[in-house]
Amino acid sequence: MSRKTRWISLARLQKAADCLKTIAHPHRLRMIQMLLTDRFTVGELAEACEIPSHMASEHLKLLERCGFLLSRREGRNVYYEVVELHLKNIMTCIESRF
Amino acid sequence: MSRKTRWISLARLQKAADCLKTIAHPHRLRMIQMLLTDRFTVGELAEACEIPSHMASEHLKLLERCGFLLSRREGRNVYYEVVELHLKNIMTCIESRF
DNA sequence: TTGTTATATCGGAACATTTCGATATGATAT
DNA sequence: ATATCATATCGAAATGTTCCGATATAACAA
Repeated sequence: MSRKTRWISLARLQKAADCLKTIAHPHRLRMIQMLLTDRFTVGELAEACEIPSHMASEHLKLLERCGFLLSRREGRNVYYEVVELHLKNIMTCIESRF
Repeated sequence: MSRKTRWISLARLQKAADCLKTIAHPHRLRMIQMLLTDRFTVGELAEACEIPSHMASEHLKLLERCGFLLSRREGRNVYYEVVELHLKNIMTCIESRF
């Protein structure tokens, strides 16, 4: 049995850390959990988190910039949905521990 | 097909977010990756991360307080090892994306 | 056009994290 | 006892994040 572990480069670890930091917020975790079941508008997510919708918008934009979510405008509303499939795995880890 | 998703309580999401934030640091990710293959001393981990050992010690203590690691003194050295099994899954997610 | 609703962005105060030198502790050797 | 090595803790400066009010934009209705 040979030890073949390759350390990830520091640059990649930095990027991974940035993405994890973006997930690591209670309201953003709630939004991710909801979005893993369906798509929702900014207003719906804001109401579920009991925060003003302009703040929900900020959280969602952060998640979108990391490549986790995608936004789609329909009339006056903007729907967000999950595009990063690994989110499901990570959320499963969190749900099983908490 | 019924929708049965139960939202995690805000308190638990807060705790989960705190733990994720603790993981979300490039040097701490490197240490976790190493510790998933073997146990190491503070000095060994510090050298691998190219940081002073008193800073490695701080990072390791943060991970220990979250329940991810355990420390064991042997003579002058302190060995750290992984005790939270979910770390493996999370690290696998990260490795597969980066 | 004006008004209303929904979402997004800006700017700064409040708060939290990271880093680093200095210092402290713990174990061993002389 | 002192000296040395390994690890841990303290305190403060630098840096980063979160929150919130004010303002801006985008879509639609009257």
